[in-house]
Amino acid sequence: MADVGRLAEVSAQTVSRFFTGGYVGQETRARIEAAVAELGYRQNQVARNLRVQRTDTVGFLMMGPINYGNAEILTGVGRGARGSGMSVITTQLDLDTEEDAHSDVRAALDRFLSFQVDGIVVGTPYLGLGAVMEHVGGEVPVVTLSEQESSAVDFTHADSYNAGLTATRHLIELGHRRILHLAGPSDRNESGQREQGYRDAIAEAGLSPLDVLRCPEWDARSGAGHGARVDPSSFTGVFSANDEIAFGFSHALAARGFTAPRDYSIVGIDDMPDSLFRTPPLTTVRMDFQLLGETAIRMLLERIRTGERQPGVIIPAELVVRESTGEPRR
Amino acid sequence: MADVGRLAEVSAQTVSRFFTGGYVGQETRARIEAAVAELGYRQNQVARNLRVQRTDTVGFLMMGPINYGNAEILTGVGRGARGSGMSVITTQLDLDTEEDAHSDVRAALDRFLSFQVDGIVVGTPYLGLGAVMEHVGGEVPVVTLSEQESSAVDFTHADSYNAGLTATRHLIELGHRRILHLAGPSDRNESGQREQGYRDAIAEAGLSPLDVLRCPEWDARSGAGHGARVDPSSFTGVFSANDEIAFGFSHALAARGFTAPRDYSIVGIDDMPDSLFRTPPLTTVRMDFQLLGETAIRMLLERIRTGERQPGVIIPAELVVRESTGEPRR
DNA sequence: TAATCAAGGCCGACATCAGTT
DNA sequence: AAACTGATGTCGGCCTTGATT
Repeated sequence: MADVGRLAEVSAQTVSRFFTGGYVGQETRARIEAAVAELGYRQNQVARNLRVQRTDTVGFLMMGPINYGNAEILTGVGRGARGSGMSVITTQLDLDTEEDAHSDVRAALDRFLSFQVDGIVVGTPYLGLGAVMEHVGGEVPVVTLSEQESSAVDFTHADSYNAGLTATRHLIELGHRRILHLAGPSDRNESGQREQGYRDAIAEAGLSPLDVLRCPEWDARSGAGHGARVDPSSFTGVFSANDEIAFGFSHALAARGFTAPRDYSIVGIDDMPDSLFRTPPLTTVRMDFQLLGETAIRMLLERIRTGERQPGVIIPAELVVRESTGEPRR
Repeated sequence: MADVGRLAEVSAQTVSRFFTGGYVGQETRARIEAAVAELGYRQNQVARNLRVQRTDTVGFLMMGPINYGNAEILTGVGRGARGSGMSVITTQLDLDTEEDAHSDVRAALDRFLSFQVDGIVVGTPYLGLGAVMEHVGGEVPVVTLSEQESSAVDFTHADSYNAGLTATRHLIELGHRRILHLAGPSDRNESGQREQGYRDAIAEAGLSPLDVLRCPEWDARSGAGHGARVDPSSFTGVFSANDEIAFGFSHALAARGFTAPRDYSIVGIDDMPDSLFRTPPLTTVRMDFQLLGETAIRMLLERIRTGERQPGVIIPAELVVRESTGEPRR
């Protein structure tokens, strides 16, 4: 900056003003611009951050594999941040054991704080991380993508409960009475909400829930495992906690000669791009994960700006009926 | 740090030594540890970065949607960085037009430099970005995930050419003579390499290439578009530039009554997790994108450490034969 | 008076060097 | 001499204050 000042024949201080926006004369401005261009000068954000005690950077913590949902959320977070002139430091953790989870998450958040991020978005929160986030929320604004009753941490999340409700009701309306639920990982918040939606829909129709089949991961492999073992005569409808699990389940059943919608109906959640190109195209509940990510950033920036607690935002879920569901034939 | 020093009854300087590793007495160390714990003190990386002129941070630039490949690369980059105590600033750009591309990329890289990152990984490089990267490579180490003949920029990439060669040869060995190629976006490096592999395999077998069908994106929709229009009698084998495109193509053909491997054979590239759970499971060429990301980081760190140009690393591709390919029946 | 610019201090660490046991 | 500790200056910006036109 001193170099630029020398070349433009002004003080370094005036060059600083040139960047931050203050009184700089027309002519002086032009000379500085020329000098900046000639020297290829670029502000040193590190020095600036130190002085202004602000980094215009947010930390984004993601857990588990970068699957469709996480990728879309990241896209939304990135877009929202860039649109507001913020940068994003991303950390993705593969969490193997529950013990790892806490210390790894802790370490990742500490690193963010050490970087003096202006705020943190915690994607994919696991059950039992409330205390950790609570603590961090005391130091810097935090938005989490799940329900979190706390004044220190804001939240937004997709409407998993209604998604489960809607998906199950759809099957019930088609006439299904024995409806199976393929549930997501037990340590994930969304799993519980989707399952609760299923249970409530079943209950309100006066039906009985079948034993829930739990998937260790949100992936096709987990669904295929169940599809290979399940008794196909025990159900006519299937509500899968997400599309991937549904794909695996259907694939395994197809290998046993059972296909949708002829032998059973199946509905998923997410509406992955691929769901449209499956045979049959999958009925599912669409979630706008990009919007979710953008919303998280928007709320975070607002919290940073005003310091006020943000009302929780719930991103709606929308049923998309395709060809994997129909009336039961048995 | 001064606060910690006060509580531990030592100078701030000694606290600094405590963290950076230097002579600190046994007893003093214990007092500092206690003080740090009590105050919940955490180093200010921004100040540290300014002083040591190093940030232990790398920038990762990604272009286009965060699809399977990008997500895996990001996973690898993140893991490699975390394993070496580095942080990652991620920027993902949706590039709509070619003009946007250059200025957006430029802006994103400038931002990295302004942050004083220690190095940059440019994922998904587009054709024609060489000059920009070259320029940036003069200021800070850069690794790009494509071929780049330059002393300023190191590179690593998956073996797209051999993947194309292998996939096409596989079809030829099965007896196919009219082999169609569904090519990826024309502005992407990998597309060209995969297509060249196809052409060379066709040529070495003394066959004639069919007109290449170009996809505007790496997605199923693009493949489906071609699948809906193509003349099914014009080919017996299909080499698709990636799995997603293959899925869309097969889906559209299935709607017209043509299925693999009965009516035609199809092979993709990537080996997405889903490819195993398709009907039929897709024959494909596996690429280890996580390894690619880890390799990029490893090379970058080595370049940062030594300042020496790194030899380009090519990640091998491996044919995975499943049930979408077989001998031609016509 | 308003617009414009310069000088000095400070953000929070670490390197250096001097000083003590 | 070796182990340890403290004082000072510096990284590169921005803020405050005060001066000048």
